[in-house]
Amino acid sequence: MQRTNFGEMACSIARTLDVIGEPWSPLILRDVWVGFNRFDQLQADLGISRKVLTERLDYLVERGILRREPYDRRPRYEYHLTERGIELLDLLIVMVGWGDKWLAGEAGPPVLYRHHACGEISNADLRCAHCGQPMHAGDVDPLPGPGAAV
Amino acid sequence: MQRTNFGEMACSIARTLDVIGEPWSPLILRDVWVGFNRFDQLQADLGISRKVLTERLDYLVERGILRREPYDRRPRYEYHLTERGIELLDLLIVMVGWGDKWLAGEAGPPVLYRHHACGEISNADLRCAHCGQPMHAGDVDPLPGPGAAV
DNA sequence: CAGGCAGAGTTCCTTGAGGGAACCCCAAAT
DNA sequence: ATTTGGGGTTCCCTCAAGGAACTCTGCCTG
Repeated sequence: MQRTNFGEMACSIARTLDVIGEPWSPLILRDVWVGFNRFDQLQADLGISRKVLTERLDYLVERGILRREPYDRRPRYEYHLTERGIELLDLLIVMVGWGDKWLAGEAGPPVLYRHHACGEISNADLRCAHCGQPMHAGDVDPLPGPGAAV
Repeated sequence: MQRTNFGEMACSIARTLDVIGEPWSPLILRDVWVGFNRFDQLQADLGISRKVLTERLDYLVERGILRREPYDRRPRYEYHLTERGIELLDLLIVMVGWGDKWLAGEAGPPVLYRHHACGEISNADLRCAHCGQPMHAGDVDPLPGPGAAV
């Protein structure tokens, strides 16, 4: 497909897409998160082609999102989230929130999340890490940062 | 490429990917957000093929993320975010946060965000919409929802 | 009125990524 | 010695992304 390389762009959105923007990658993360850690489990659950799954896993390991760990004396491996990978799950949580709100339709959300701290079924909201007030696109002004393009 | 259809899956992540998971779509949203509203502006800024840009814009309009508005008596159009689209920007904000943290390198983030409420340069954090405490992947238990697959 | 121009696509060709099925390799278990 | 099963490879086919050229429409200028 001769895809444009997003990783080179001076944009954190493009760079993040370079890591998990390919088809299937976020779903692979989701599956690893909920406990599908082995190749055949992932392949069966996702219905992804084995070839593409191999490519994606290798790439995610290379980018430090997943760790590949042997779990047997035979050459058997499990994939686990690294710290980077765990922090990427925030992205999935926000996707869930949006999908639940706008795409779930009559049937309602397929999965609900109970928050440990309060015990309630809830969704995530974006708050300013500094003051704790809501922080959405309309609540911020973008300005050039140190790594801005010349 | 004969891509698998994510929209049919009983998963809000997959459904959201069906809407903005294709290459370029998040970057188009970003550009429309920051004020590139016209075809040629988008094409020039992104360096995307005109053909693909046409397809993406049509698709995003069809899915209710963008609105197409004439701005002239001639057939000239601008693309603007709908409410759905604006709420999708949360996703971009989280991508920015992750990319800034893990991919910006020595140079630092290319763009910074000043939060209106407190005036500080900050990042977004995920909080429980119910109790306001942090809500990351490790802070929740998933359970089947009403729209769960059979 | 002819010609030019600019925005917004459309057409066409080439390349290469995703899908799918079959095949392979290795180490245990029988 | 053969089977089994996890974890990939290989091969072929289709279709999507890139890229450049082309089109269409209505204003603008001479």
